[in-house]
Amino acid sequence: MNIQNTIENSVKNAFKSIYNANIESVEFQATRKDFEGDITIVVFAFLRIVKGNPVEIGTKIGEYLKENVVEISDFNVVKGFLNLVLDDKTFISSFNSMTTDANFGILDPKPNEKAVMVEYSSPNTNKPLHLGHIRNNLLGFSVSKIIEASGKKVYKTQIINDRGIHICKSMLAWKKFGHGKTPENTGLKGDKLVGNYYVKFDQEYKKEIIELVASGMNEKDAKKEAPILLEAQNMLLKWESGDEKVIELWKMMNQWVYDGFDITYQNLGVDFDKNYYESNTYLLGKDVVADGLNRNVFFKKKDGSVWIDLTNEGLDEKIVLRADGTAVYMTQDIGTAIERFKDYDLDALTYTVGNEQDYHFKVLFLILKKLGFEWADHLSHLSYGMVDLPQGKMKSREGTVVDADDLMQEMTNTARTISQELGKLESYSTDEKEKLYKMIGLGALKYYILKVDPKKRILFNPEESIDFNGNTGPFIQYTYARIQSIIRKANFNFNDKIIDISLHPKEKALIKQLQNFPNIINVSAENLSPALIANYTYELVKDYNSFYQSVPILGSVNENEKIFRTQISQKVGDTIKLSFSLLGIEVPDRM
RNA sequence: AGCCCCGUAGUUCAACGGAUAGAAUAAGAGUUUCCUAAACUUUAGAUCAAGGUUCGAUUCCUUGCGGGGCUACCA
Repeated sequence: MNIQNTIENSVKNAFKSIYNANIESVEFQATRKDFEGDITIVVFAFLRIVKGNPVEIGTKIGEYLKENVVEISDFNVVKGFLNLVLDDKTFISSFNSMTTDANFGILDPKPNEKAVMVEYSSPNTNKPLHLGHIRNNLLGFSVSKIIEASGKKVYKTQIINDRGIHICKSMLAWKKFGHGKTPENTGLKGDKLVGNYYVKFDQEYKKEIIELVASGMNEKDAKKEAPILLEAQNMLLKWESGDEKVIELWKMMNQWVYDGFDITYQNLGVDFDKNYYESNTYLLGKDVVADGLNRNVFFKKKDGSVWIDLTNEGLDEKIVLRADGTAVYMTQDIGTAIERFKDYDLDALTYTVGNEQDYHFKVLFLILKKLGFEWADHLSHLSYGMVDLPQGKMKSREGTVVDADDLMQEMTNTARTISQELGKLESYSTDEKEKLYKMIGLGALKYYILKVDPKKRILFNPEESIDFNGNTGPFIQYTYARIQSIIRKANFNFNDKIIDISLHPKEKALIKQLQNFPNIINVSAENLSPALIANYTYELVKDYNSFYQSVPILGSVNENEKIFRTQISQKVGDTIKLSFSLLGIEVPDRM
C-alpha cells in the first residue's frame, strides 16, 4: 500500500473518531514549493460533511495523523490546506524500491487483454510530407508508445490514400511533362519528384482556366471544362476500370513515393505495424451501406445517392454513397474501421487526424454506432491543431510548405554549428558526431512540437529557428549526458542500498518527482497527450540541474551521501531516457 | 447563418475547480580554481471583456469581442 492510501485511511478514521462522520474520499495534491510539507490535503472539501472552521478541522486532523501515522513527522495548516511533512525514511525507502526496477513506471502489455490500434500519418501519395505531417506522425507515434507503457498492446497503422483524382493529377502531369524522368535518373527523392508534377498540374490547370476565360467562358465553367482536368478525370475512370497502362503507371509512381516516404519515416524514427491501402478498402464500405439501407439506418434520395439523417443528433444529413454508386470518404472509413476490428482483437481505435476533420469523425463514430457495432463507443479521434505559417495555411499546390526532409536537415545543421562552436567532442569520430547532430537536431524538433498541447494550433515561423536553449529537447538531452558523465566517473560501487541518511531538500524534491512518473504515464495515456510527458520531463530536469548545481555528487565527503547522490543521478537519467523514448526522442551519452 | 476548437508576460508554452498564475525566450544583474556554462542564481513583466455558479474560477455556465476550422456527390 502506498503512502497516499495509508493517509487516506487514517483521515477517514480521524473523521470517524473526532466528528463521527464518514468521508468518502480525500483530495490530495502535491504541496506547493512555497510551503513547508510534502503532501497536502484540501480541507475545504470536508466542509460539506463537517461544518466548522477549515483551519480548526485541518489542525485536528493533522494532530491525529501525526499521532497515528508513523511516516508523518509534522504538519501545518494554511487556510484550508493541511500540509503534511513526511519522514526522510519514507522517501528513502520509496526511492530504494524504485531503483530495483530499471523500467520503473513502465508497465508490460498484458497479453490476455485486447489491444489498442492507433492510426496516424495517413498521407496522400501525390506529394511529399511536410511539417503538418511531422506533427501528426510525432503525436501518433508518441501516443502509441505512451499507451503501450500504460500496459496495453498497441498496433500502429496508417491508411494510405493511394487512389483518387489527386493521384491522377500528378500521374497525368508526369506523363505529359515528365519526359521519362525517374528518381534514379534525376537523383530526386521519389515523393519529391511526384510532388513536383502535382504542382505542375496545378500550374497548367490554372493557365488553361485563364485561357478559357479570355476566350469568353465564365470562370465557373472554365474550372470544370479545362482540358487537363477532363483528362485527369478520364484517367481516373480508366484506373477504376483497371486499364493496364494506367495501373502500371500508378504502381510505378506510387512506389517512388513509398520509397521516398520510407526515408522520411526512418529519419523521423516512426514506423507502422500494418498499412491499409485505400485502393484495397475503398469498396469495402459499400456492402455495409447496402445493409444499413435495408435496416433503414440510411435512406436513398431520388437521384440514388444514399444519406444518413443526423439532425436528431444536432448534426446534418451526410452522404455515404454517391448517386453513381461510387464510394465517398465516409464509405471507405466505415469499411476500414470494420476491417480493422476483424483483423485484430481490438478494444479501441484512435485516429490521429487534424481538427479540421472533427466533424467527419463525429459523424463516422455515430454512423458506426447506429449500425450497431458495440466497439463504436471505443473509437476516439486524437484531434490536433494545424501547424500554420505566419502567412497562413501551408498549401502544397502553392509551394508554401515547410518540407519535412528539409526541416529535419536544417535542425541537424543547426545542431552541428552549435556543437562545433562548443567543441566538446574532439574524441568522437566523424560518424559518431554526425549521428549525434541528428539526434540533437531531431530532439529539438520533436520536443518543440510535442511539448505543446495537441489541441492547440502551432504557429511556426521559419525565420525564427527552433531553440536549443531553455525548455527544449537539447536542454534535457544535455542533462542526460551530464549524468552519464558522472556515472562514467563513479569508480566505486554504488549499488548498495542506503537507508540511513538525512535528505537534502533538493534530493527530496527529486524523489518526489520520480515517484510521480507512473502516474504521469497513466494520465497522458488517458488524455492522449505527449505534452504531459514532455512537461514532466522538463520539471524533473529543472530540479536535477538545480540539485547538480547546489550540491556535490562525486565530491561528497560522506561516503553514503556520495553513493546516494550517484544513485539519484542514475535514476533521473533512466527516467529521462524512458520518458524521452515515449516521445520518440533519443538521448546521448555525451554532447 | 449554424456548429466545433482556441484567447495567459513583448514572444513561445504551463497550471485534476485550490494557496502568492509557473517556465522558457527576449531585456537587466550575477555564478567557472569544483562532477560538461547547451547549465545555475536573480530583477522586472500576463489570465480578452462583462455577468453567473462556488468557501475558492485561467479552468465550469451565459453573453459579447478576437483568431482558426467545419457545415462538399474532395480525400
